[in-house]
Amino acid sequence: MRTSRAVKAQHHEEIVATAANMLRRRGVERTSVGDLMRAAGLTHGGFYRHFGSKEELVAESTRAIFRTLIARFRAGSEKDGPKAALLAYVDEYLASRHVAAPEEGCAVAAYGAEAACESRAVRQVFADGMEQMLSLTAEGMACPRGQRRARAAELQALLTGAVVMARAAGSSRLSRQMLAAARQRARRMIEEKH
Amino acid sequence: MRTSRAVKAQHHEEIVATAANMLRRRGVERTSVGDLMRAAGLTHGGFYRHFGSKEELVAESTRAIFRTLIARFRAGSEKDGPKAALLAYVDEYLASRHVAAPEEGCAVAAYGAEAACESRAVRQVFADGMEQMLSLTAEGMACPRGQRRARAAELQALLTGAVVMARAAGSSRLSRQMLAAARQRARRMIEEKH
DNA sequence: ATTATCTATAGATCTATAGATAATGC
DNA sequence: ATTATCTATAGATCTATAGATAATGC
Repeated sequence: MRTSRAVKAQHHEEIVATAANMLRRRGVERTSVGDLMRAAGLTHGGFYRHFGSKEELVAESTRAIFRTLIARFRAGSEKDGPKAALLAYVDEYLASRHVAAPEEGCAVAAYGAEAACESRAVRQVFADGMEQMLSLTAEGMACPRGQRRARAAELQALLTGAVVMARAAGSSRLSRQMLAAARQRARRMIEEKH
Repeated sequence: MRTSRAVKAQHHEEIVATAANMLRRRGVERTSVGDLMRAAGLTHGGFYRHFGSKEELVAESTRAIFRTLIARFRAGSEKDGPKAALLAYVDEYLASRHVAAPEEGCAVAAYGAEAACESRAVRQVFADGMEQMLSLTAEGMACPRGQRRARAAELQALLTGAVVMARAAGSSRLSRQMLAAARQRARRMIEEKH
């Protein structure tokens, strides 16, 4: 029944990746260790050789989500420049696909509200991740350097809020209007010179 | 042990009010019927003479939260006009007090993200509540009538997102920056003429 | 007689651990 | 010998219901 170190590492990654999906789809409290391990093709008991507790997993999994998001943004920024990368990010973020498929999207919009009830470690992961995303997206803003960070914060708030509201509204007319309005505003915020 | 109809109605209100607090503080999944009834000064079993299920309570309690919010906004609007009411609403929404005390604040920012996992009824309550808040806040925007609804949607997204992010970041520097940036942007959005 | 509340509990979770199993790594 | 995984389970939840109790409302 025992597997090699390499396989264990693979399993570890699979657990983290599966959790990253389940956490975003169902939130922290609705994600059980049993369900998670079954979805990852392993048994419940094995979980505790990989993580000391469920909370440790939440921290690591959330970190992984931010890492992926940030790496993708960086790649786009290096390829097409920070502004093009930012515009592409905004379009993806405010797509109805993102609203319908939280498991592939932003952790803050999906279960950021639950972070307040989680461990200090989890909150720190969120703070670090958002901090990095702010620094990265700031580079794509057209306004003077000194104002970019604040403007990036406003933009991120707009994006997060639009998706949270669109999801809370179900797949209704309001949901689509929310996304369309935010899209327009986001573009204007990015282009803004003053 | 039995109480009169009037007292039952009082208990009902107390349960709803207590739930409104707990739901916003802990979210749906972390709010148990047992805890709730204890906090309301009643016993667990009695709950089911008031509600058919926990989900029914979530729907009714969420409706009550929106009703209070909307009534307060309306009162302010009738007293000081829609623009002054909107400015006051924005200041309260983006106050660090709101971040620290979700139990008295906005249901969307607190547990709107969980709505996707709840019943259709709960999602409908969120959709109706947000719809009404949009109509009300739209009246306070300085832009031409035809654009107000879209602008109000952008504003609400900004507010909701700023508070979700500020909470996810804990009570850090990032949290305060988030609120300050959103406050500035919100004021500009309200004044915007074109 | 009806019913609001309480006590007690059924039945289904969920996190975490203990002990067995069998393959790895030394 | 060590250890990754599995099976089984302890112990603590949680929702919902059943039956008892005692006060209301007719």
